[in-house]
Amino acid sequence: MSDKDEKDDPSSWGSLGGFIKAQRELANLSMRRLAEISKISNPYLSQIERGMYKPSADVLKNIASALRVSAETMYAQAGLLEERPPGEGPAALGVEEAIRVDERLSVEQKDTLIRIYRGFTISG
Amino acid sequence: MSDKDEKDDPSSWGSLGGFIKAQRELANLSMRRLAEISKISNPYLSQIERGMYKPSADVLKNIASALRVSAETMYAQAGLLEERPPGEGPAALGVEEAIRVDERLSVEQKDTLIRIYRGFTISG
DNA sequence: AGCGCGTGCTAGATATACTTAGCAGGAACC
DNA sequence: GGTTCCTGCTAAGTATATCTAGCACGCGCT
Repeated sequence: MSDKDEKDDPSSWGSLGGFIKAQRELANLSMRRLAEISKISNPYLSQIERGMYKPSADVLKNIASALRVSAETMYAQAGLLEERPPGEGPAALGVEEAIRVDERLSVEQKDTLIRIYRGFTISG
Repeated sequence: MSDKDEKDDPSSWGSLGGFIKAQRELANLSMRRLAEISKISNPYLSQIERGMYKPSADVLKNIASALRVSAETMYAQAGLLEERPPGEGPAALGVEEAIRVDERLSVEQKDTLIRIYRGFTISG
């Protein structure tokens, strides 16, 4: 094996491959076995672990499931989840997003609520 | 046209497109504008909204960011997050809860917002 | 009538994710 | 000395995500 490739790293996908490999070895799974469980081909898994490709979220989800790792952890490792700055935060985004996403509200109602919310938060 | 294209969407990709479209219109953004912000082409955004393609997590993340929606919400809509910890994940964060938790709002303001919200949702 | 500019959509080409077939090496058998 | 099996990896092809160029419509303007 003597695996020492540490140059192919377009962004942070390399660390994702390393993470998957580590988890796979931790679970004592061969590439073929993990690939089978993850419903992908073993050569492809090989490429992923070496950081040569950025797998789609679909594949990522399957691998995560096969490794019994949460999909969120996987996406975080893949750099697909925005950072959560501790302390300061997505609180501002929280209310607005919750309103936007609520399917029981009409567009006008969402608009109204967000406008009021912004009025509140601007002043204090 | 007026073609009710209700082909089989194996996962809920169709609903993802609808979600994106709804959020885009809510934000008063044209396809070209959102595509530009999301760093994708406008025809591709068109296809995505019509549920013809399953965008990669990368693209999903960019769109989410452009729509000021959390990546988690986006992935949940795309059916890519299966883990739903008891107590409901961030995707299902209710409006009322988000309001209550917001530290920038006074008690009265929270009360006002929640009252309005409840008024809206009673009828709908 | 045009024009210019906006919208969303279609068609064909390109990039890249992903697969099937097969290679080289090592360990446990006969 | 062979065979089977394993392991991971490479090469070349297929599928699909994504882009560039352009179409058709609507709307305000002169």
